[in-house]
Amino acid sequence: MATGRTHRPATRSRGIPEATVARLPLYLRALTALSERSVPTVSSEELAAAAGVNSAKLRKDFSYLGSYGTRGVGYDVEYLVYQISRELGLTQDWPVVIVGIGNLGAALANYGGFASRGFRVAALIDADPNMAGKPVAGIPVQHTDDLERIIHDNDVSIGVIATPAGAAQQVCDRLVAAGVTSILNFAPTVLSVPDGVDVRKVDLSIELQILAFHEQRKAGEEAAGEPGAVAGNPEDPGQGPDGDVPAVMPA
Amino acid sequence: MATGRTHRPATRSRGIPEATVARLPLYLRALTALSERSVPTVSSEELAAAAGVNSAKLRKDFSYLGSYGTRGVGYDVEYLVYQISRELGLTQDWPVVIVGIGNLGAALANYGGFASRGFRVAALIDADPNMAGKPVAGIPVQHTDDLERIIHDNDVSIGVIATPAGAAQQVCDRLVAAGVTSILNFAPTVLSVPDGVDVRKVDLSIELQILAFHEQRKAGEEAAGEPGAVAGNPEDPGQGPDGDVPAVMPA
DNA sequence: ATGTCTTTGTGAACGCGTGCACAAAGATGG
DNA sequence: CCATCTTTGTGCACGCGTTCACAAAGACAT
Repeated sequence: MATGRTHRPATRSRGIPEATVARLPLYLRALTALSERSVPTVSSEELAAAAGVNSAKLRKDFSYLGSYGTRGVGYDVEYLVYQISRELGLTQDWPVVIVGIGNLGAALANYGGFASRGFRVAALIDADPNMAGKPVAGIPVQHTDDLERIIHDNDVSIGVIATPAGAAQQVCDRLVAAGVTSILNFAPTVLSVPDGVDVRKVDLSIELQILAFHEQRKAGEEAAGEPGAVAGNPEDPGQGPDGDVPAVMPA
Repeated sequence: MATGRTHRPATRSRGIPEATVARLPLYLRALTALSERSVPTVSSEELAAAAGVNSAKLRKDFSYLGSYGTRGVGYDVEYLVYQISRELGLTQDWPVVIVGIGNLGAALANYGGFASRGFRVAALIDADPNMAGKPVAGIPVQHTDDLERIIHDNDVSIGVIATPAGAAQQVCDRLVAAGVTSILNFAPTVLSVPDGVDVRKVDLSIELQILAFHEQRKAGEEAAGEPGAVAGNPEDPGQGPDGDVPAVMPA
């Protein structure tokens, strides 16, 4: 789960569970694909397979939105696309600013998935004066000094932070002070924000570490029955009673 | 959370819950920062604050690893860094290939967070013949034709997919066939993989959509008490008993 | 040694999310 | 109109994860 939220107890907005909300974009994507192929209706079984989830879960998810299906037939694709879009707030325009136009920021600016779903890159912001005015993805980069004005002029409420870790909290504070209430954070830092501000984080390094854990486990398991495994590290699961004292470990 | 796994029921490897595994990298990062400041010990309260979690949760997480704390004092920073690194499998070298060297792939190749944690970018692979040989982040890009050989020669078990959605499943199949057992997927598609292969996905668009949902909810809530809200869409939360009829009605 | 004080480690309760399994609803055919 | 068949919507039970609250463990001072 690359994603995590800041505290706040429940967040069950109007009864729609958080887990369901997280899956709605998945359903929406599958439905959009069906819509483009002019498929009129789809059963929970088919759609669930396309979205990679359990069909019962999908039906329960949709039940939170209302009863939009027809028994014996399935769901009307167009209708469902509309309902989910509306529920997610994608029927309106969301201006977004991206702060930190390095490799990642540029990649995000160029990412087509934003524009296609109601998100509009309203501005690119970077602290490097040399970047100012230079167009990235057809949008001229602006300097950090103008951050507050940009947020205000474009009525931005969603900000994307793609700066180095050291600058992230400071940028975050300025975004929030300027009125941003939702932040997507790519910097490897824990951001602290006041109540009422949502933060989601995407941490590439953490994802890889989680994969490494499972990878190691898999290697350890098959090494148990099969001595000469792939990437053999001889001492791992033995579990010495007190653990060996470390050498100085890398960062 | 931008992250999700493919099915598989439990995955509680040796008793360490999945949720705990996902937090270990977070603790590790905070501990590393402390270590660099030569802080010798840290209490669960302090560390939890730094990692942005509940202190009880942190203690329970650590309890799955063993009893590494000292009551009345706290945890030894260096020791804990080592233990978590070992648990996550970061004491060994993980060669990684990145497939799809577009904007995002290049950003990933340049991302410093990989190298610092035992992950080594073993190769960059792209389908564009014009890219072949061109260095990105100091590493020459290789052509997709050589994918299987590259995986094999470098004994790669972790692959990163940063291709367009259309190519992702095909690349995935080839990676898996070549021996990759863990995949980090940035393409906006649901990948299907055989049992035993772990997939984590990072989907930028989905993260934004989840933020938009909460943003809309916030706007709706404050609009209830305050008529002239920010981005006013006049008809949203009233919640007509049956929802308003969409443009196209189902049969 | 003994008492006090801090902090860990964990038992237990609670809530959320998941998946099964089935009844109700509607389509379809005769 | 009735029977049958398909597919939804959901009641229910179970398991995981979170949080509280506290006893046990050790440090430290006297």
